[in-house]
Amino acid sequence: MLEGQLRRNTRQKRVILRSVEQLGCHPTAVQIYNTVRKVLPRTSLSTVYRNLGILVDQGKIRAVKGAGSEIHYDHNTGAHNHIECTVCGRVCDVHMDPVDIDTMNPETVSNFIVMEVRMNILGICPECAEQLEKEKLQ
Amino acid sequence: MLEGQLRRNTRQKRVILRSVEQLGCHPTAVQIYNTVRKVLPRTSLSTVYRNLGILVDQGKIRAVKGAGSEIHYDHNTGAHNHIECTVCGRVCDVHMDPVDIDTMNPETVSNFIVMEVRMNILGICPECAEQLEKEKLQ
DNA sequence: CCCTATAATAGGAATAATTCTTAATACGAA
DNA sequence: TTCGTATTAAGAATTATTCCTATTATAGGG
Repeated sequence: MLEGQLRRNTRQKRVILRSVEQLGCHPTAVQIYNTVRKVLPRTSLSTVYRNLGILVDQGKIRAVKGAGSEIHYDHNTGAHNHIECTVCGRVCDVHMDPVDIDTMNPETVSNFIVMEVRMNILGICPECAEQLEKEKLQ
Repeated sequence: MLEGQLRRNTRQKRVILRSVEQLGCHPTAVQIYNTVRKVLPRTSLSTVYRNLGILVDQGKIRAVKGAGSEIHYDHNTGAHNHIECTVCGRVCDVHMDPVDIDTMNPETVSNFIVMEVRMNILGICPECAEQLEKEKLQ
């Protein structure tokens, strides 16, 4: 007897989750789409978005917003923060001591009930820094 | 003799800056647009966006990205962070000790050159918390 | 104060990322 | 295998923002 929202384990969903895991460096929906299509060429972008949404809801992956307008997806669901390259847009992990929510002064946070603290760090990745250095020498 | 990029001080630009200052609570482009149109009804949304971009470039206001897809604008250009209500989307200020970039371990930040640390806090604002409490009692 | 060059504007089209719609497909319980 | 329905493909729709172009109006110089 089927009841409620049955979650089918489709090929598309499996390949999408595997792509997020394998791409590693916080891919965007389009990057995941391109990877998935190497295995399942008829997969549509809507399907990728829908399944990414489901996987986020299920807590299997995390959605990460950076400075740009695209959403990045992260297979590491543990508590950690991100650093984004302002040149190439790449997103990498940062492992810092988490901010202790309970010790935050209510006045400091405009009397909000704090749920989550996200640290978004902007910087230049080693590859882009090297490239910029090369260009400067010319 | 006019040379280079002359920055004209137009009525639209003045009213847009004033609106950002007066609205206070980190308005979006559309909220600013609605306010500006009360004074200058023929102002277009493009003009609002263009001037907000110029004002950001000039360092007169700051662009703030939250969890939603809209950009918020902040007349307070000093170093501070933001807390966003997950219910109504409102953005408020948070004044915490800034993270000291220079003491960050290169390994911690994947060897990036760190430019800026942005703390984005998610929570529930006092008004929405009160509203939710009321609904729970019913 | 008026002229004139040109920066800035209004209005709407274009773009980019994401979400929605609908008929067709295929998963999986029996 | 069969069948009910969750999921898909394809493309339209939506949302926020940026771009385009003819027109307007600011500000420096006469």
